[in-house]
Amino acid sequence: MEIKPVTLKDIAKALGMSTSTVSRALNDSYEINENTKKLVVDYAKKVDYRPNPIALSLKENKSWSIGVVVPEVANNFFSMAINGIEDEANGCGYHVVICQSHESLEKETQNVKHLATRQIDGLLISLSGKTTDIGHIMHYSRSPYSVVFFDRVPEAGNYHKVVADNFKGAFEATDYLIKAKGITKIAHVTSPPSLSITRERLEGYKAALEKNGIAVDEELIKYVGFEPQDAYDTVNKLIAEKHPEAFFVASDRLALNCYEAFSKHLHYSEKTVPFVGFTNLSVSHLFNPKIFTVVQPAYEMGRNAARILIDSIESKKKVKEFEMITLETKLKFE
Amino acid sequence: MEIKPVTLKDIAKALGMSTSTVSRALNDSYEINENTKKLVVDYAKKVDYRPNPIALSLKENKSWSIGVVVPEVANNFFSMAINGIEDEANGCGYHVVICQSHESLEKETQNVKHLATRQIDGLLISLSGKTTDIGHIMHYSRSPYSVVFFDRVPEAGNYHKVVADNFKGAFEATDYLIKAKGITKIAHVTSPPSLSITRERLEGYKAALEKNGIAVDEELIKYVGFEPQDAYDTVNKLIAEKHPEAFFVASDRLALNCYEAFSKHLHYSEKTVPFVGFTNLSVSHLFNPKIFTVVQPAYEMGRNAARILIDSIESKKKVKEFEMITLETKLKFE
DNA sequence: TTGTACGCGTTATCAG
DNA sequence: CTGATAACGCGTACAA
Repeated sequence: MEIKPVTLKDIAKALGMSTSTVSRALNDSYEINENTKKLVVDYAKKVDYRPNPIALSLKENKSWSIGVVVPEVANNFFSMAINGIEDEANGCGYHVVICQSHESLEKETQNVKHLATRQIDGLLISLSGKTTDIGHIMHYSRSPYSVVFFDRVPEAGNYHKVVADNFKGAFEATDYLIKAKGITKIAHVTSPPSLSITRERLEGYKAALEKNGIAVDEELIKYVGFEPQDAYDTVNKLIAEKHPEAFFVASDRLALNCYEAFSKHLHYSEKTVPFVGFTNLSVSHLFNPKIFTVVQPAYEMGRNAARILIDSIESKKKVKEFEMITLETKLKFE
Repeated sequence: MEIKPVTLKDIAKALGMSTSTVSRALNDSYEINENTKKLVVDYAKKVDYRPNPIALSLKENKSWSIGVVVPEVANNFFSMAINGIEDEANGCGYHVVICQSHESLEKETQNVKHLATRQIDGLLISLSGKTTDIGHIMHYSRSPYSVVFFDRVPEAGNYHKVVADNFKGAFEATDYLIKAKGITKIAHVTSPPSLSITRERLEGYKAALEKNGIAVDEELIKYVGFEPQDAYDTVNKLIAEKHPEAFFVASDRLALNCYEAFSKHLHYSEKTVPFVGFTNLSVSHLFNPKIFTVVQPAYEMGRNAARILIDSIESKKKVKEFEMITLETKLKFE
């Protein structure tokens, strides 16, 4: 039952010609007799010949694969982004190798090194919550152009980046809470300050407060890690000490973690506290108490990031530029 | 900035010896002088030499990669299973190529063929909702032993399989509804009848009814596809026509789809209707009205499937046997 | 129009 | 102990 793949050599032997003739015929070379060509092509199809991509990779020094490093897969934002990445990549003949950093810098470094060793042609990465500098990433990349950061990107430096308009999304959500709901005491539970998304969303939140003449209360702003317990404790403490009228939580994972604690305080939350998440939770609209969400274009971010990477890999021109795409978020009410 | 990886040849040239010596030194061959060995190893570390896996693959006819085909990634059950697969595979030096069938037989066939072309060493697959026969899968596998089915497995035939104890899980859930809640009119919304999980869960459901002396009402059993609209319509129709006291919904995706419709009938559901899902939704406990769930050991299923596959790939013995693992589900109450 | 020879990076075999 | 050579599958410059 063991199947040995058909090689060029097999075909050549069967048809009594040389491997190069077969190779050229299959690549539709202009310098091959039409009859020979047809003969070869038909036979190849008959025996289901498929070129060995490993041999090609070795020859061309190109693996036709791109690496993806995300904090976790079991997360709606990232799995939707991966959808986009796969669609674009597969459409262009690439396959995708996915690694998870589990929010650890060490794991992330291992992943990047592992992928580099696997000869990936390019890298798509969303930084871990512990990452503050990207030396370990650039060190293992073929060139600065063969890396595209998405969502969680480095603040400084010129690189390919695909992000959501985090400032605007946060601004709109906060502004809505104030204007439409008349709420002024809004807690902001957000990711570690090292992440770009954290700062941008925080700025949006602050800008909306200021625009509406509300003083920023630093005690309402909490940075938490991605461990469930962190968010749980923080929410409980906030409720006990600051009695916020609303929560603005700044990511998928965080929203999940917070909500757990939050749902323990139903008597409190059912009355007035709206819960706003910067999330792609597919189920957010099913929660009770209701939350509304700043939805990120996760699929599009993945798709765009992959496109930029592949363009960059395949671009022959020497002078390249870094691309930077900012996609709009969408406020989703219940 | 373009980095060219260091090769054996580079090291050989730099150290003034032959590539074979360098190769043997790095592979700790017994027939190499300790001094030479140390010299080579130190230098290799200094220049960060990493063997080119593509060259190795070509030589060994082994890609050190395994393929995974799942219906979708943005699904908690599958993303958790992928976690398990990656952990096991990476631990054994393999990397994982993930493809999504999107519940389409055609896509699934393409995926399997694509993976075969990429020279994967083995395949892990959970069948699409449209798959009724696995000819297309076995056709492209190296051997029947290099395929492991998990969760959604073929009914007939001898193959490696990793499944949950679907019968028992469904039985326990149904039995609980009857015994603890005193409910007798339980609707069962389930996946297409072509899937193994569908039949097993249905059997469990029926067995529990029968054991408790309740007649099976076939009109309470609905097979639906994975399109959101299917479930939505089905739930509405069931509520209008049959007034079930409880819903037992048989998968992650289905539960999500049903719940949408379900939450529109809050006046109805808040009173009495419990909702039981065969799911791994990380958020199920946050829903309101509450549901309880038959939780599958998704991570463990992935991990076990990968282990069996790798064992099988690496096993040298000629006589092999098919492994079949059944893991326990867990009833999770609120 | 077709065949021969080489190289991609590595290891195994055979000489020395 | 170490070096030269073949082989894995493919494409292509060079020869015929």
